[in-house]
Amino acid sequence: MLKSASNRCSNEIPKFLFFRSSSSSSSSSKSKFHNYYLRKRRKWPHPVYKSRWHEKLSQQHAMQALRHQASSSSSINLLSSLINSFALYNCDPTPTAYRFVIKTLIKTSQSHHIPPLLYHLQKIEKFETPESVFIDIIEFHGENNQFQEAIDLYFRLPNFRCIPSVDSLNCLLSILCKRKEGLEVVPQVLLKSRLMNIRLEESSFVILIEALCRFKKPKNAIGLLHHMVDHEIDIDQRSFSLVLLTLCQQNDLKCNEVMDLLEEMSKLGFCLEKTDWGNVIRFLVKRGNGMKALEALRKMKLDGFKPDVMCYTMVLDGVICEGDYETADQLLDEMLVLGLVPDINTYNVYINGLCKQNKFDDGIKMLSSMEEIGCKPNMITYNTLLSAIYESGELGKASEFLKNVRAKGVLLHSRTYHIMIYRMIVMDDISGALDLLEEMVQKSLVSQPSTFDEILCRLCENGLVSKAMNLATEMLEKNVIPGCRSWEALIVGFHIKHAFKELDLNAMETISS
DNA sequence: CGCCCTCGGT
Repeated sequence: MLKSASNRCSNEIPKFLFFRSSSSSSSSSKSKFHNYYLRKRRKWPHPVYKSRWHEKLSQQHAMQALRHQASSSSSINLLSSLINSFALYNCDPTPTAYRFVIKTLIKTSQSHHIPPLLYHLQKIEKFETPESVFIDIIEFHGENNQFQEAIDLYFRLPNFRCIPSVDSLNCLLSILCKRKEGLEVVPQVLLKSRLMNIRLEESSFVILIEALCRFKKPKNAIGLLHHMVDHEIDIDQRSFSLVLLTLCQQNDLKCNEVMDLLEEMSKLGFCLEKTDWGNVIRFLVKRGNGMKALEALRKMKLDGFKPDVMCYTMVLDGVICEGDYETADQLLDEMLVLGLVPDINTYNVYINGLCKQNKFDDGIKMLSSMEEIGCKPNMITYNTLLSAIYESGELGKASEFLKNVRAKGVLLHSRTYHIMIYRMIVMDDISGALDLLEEMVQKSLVSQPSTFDEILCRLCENGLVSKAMNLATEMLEKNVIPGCRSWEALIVGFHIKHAFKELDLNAMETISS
């Protein structure tokens, strides 16, 4: 080791010594050494190195001058500044300079100066323009909803010696996807892009799928998913979930249609996540398909997910709406076995089930047990019980219940008043209803328009149109706006009055003649 | 991270 190392040293040192000794011998040999040294160490010949370095420095100076001019005055012509600055330092303008000017023009609302700049960039300059320069302008057009301008510029990119990539395509797509009219031209843009050999990537599909979902077109989004599978493009789980959620939010789709599409999606390789199951269950329950929701809950468990309290509450609601109270009890038991703690929503749903079975006493008993376990009943709990008891016709029980609730010091809700007032109207007790309305206003509760509409419509139906009108005026002063049913009732009421008057006049004329 | 769940018919 030591020997070889010293050998290597001995190979190098003599050379070094040789240069030393020759350099000290004469001036001519000194210059020879110098040239030799340069040839050996320099990568490039001196003049090229020097000019590149020099040009870069000049361009930096020009850029500095341009920046200075741009910041000193807002009214100057930035294109002339750009050209002059670089001419002054005897170098070519850089893409960076163009990008700077474009950004400045956009920022200072001088976009009308962009076209001449682009003309110059296209006709005079020779460099390959970076895509980022155009992305700035396309984004600017997008902010101003100038879709056609954005599209035109995008397809002109090759004129600027710029090969468009998926970046500018995605930028254009994001812009077009902002509005429906933009979305409509997307297919044409995609077709033309394909001719230009720009391939859509997963990121492009994400933009399109999000847009289709935003505009409530989940079926079209599913079409895109199919296309992605056919072209072996990866699909992000979030895209799947978004499409499913949008599908579930559709009101015009039938239950079976959604389930079929879900089936189709699972064939495409979509596995439901926990939140997806929740969305499916919510959808099924809202459509009155509680038993299917129960089935979904079962599948969710088979997939290894532990449904949360919310899932159970939704399914509980679903089966109760279908009248399967036995299953409802089983579900509640199952929840407790799994260690889930029912919340106020769960209890409200369950009490609603008891009410549907006319088990009001059981429901009322639950109120105190709820208090005991620290889950205080809320207005929904009371409203559910109250309207159910009224509905059953057990008016004595209803009054007693109401008395107890009031005795607890529970502040009644505007919905509770609505339930009571509606009952008064059904029993044709208008003065009772008016008293309750008065009480409500005194407690500064804002009545729902529908509460007020009930009273007003009944007054009109009973021919008390002027009384209805006075009440409407009184309520308007208290900032309670009648709903459209009230206006309709008033108009109809006045019209009948007018008809009567005309009838009277005609009768008088007939009699007099 | 928090949000999605419960009273709504007249």
